[in-house]
Amino acid sequence: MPALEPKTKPRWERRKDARPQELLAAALDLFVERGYAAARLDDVAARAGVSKGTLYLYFENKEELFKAVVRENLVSALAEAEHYIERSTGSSRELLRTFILNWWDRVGQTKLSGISKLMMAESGNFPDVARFYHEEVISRCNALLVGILERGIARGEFRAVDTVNANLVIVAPLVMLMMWKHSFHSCRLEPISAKDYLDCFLDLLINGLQAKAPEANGPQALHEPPSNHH
Amino acid sequence: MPALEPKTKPRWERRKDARPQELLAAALDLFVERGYAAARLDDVAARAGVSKGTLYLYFENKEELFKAVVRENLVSALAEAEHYIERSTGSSRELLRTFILNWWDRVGQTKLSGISKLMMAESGNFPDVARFYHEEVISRCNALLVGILERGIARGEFRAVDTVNANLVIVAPLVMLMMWKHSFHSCRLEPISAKDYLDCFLDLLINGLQAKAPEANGPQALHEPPSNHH
DNA sequence: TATATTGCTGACTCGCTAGTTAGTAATTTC
DNA sequence: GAAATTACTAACTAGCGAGTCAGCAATATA
Repeated sequence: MPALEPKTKPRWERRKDARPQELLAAALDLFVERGYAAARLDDVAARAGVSKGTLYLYFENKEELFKAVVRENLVSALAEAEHYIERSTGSSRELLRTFILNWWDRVGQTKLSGISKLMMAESGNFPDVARFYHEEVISRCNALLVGILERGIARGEFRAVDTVNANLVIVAPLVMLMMWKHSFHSCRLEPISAKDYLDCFLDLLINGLQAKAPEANGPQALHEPPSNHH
Repeated sequence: MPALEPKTKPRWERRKDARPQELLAAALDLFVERGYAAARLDDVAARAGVSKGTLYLYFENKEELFKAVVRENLVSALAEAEHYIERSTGSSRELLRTFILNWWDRVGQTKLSGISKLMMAESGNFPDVARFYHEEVISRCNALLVGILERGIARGEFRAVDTVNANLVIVAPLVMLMMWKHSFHSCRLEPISAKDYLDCFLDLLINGLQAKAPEANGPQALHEPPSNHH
């Protein structure tokens, strides 16, 4: 159909300012879809509407491109969470709950979950990327959660669990929920309902952490039922 | 020092019977070390002490080799577990605990954990392998755990949780423990203590599942199950 | 319009690995 | 021992993807 378009469209345009963001968006897509090793830079460039050569004008190599994607998306979100938690004042129970649900909204539910999955999957084959991600994301995220647990224990709201391991045990179902979204799609008949899964998890977790009422022997006087969800 | 060995050693030997096992062992090692895509068949052959051509005499291709590794190791272990659980008689609490600890001894602690990690990581890029693994391992494993939970609820030992999601929530920390063993080794200063982690997990879990009233009258009488909302 | 500048292209190199095969040497058979 | 069999090897093909670069065409400047 497009027989000839005399002046309308040049074969390509110069758009120096817009390219980096467009390339980062395309890179995020492809890293999430295929993983780090299997994502082809030709495809990233194509999805951003440029050639591979152009990609190399804006990013040194694959690794730097990936790091830029992580910084642009995860590191910034984490910084916000740190800020929020620092100035929270409510009960630790509620803080834990909103932290987890917020995390789900901002990361778990989005494409970004694919980055977490990717790093769990491929960190072994790319130690430099792994170190970067561990420093910039994982350790900061752990510090956040351990902080919440310590806060709850100090205030007598939570049992005195081993915070470091509890942190890991708590993070695990969240990370797994992200991973399942990106694994075995073709196999699972009906995808996991994140809402039900998180309800179930929070129910078990709050129950498990609950400070024992100073009971004589009586059956845990009143257990506040988990009905205060939504 | 081995100047010449006149008759002692032929350059290679015919060992038709031993090859398959040796190749499977080598393949397990390399799949675990590098992942599915990154494991090179040249290396598998070399570790088994043969050339790549020989590998292809015994296994059709990379995919079949991998399936054979899974069958040889995971599927057989799973069948045993099914057998054991079927004829168990003790409390569901103890059954759950021994199932988890046994799983750790037989799989989590061993190289086999690397296979689970690998599948979580790469199922998206190899749908055929994913389907195989899901059918032969994952769904059977899930059925096992859901069975234990249902047993516990039916006997009034556990709260009436949503078994399907609880299954996922419970499996998650176990799968993650396996994955951490194979991710970010170079980053983590001191590796996770599996014992402490599992203690912490089982503590939280048993607490979280615990039926509230010490069998007053009916198990469901006190606690409205939070399950039937969608 | 003419000239200079530079964002962009696309075809290239280079290295890597699944899978193939012609031939060789260890073993078996006679 | 010699001939027949076959487990095994080594060198090959084919194809893919990261990274490079000489040249071109879109814009800026005059």
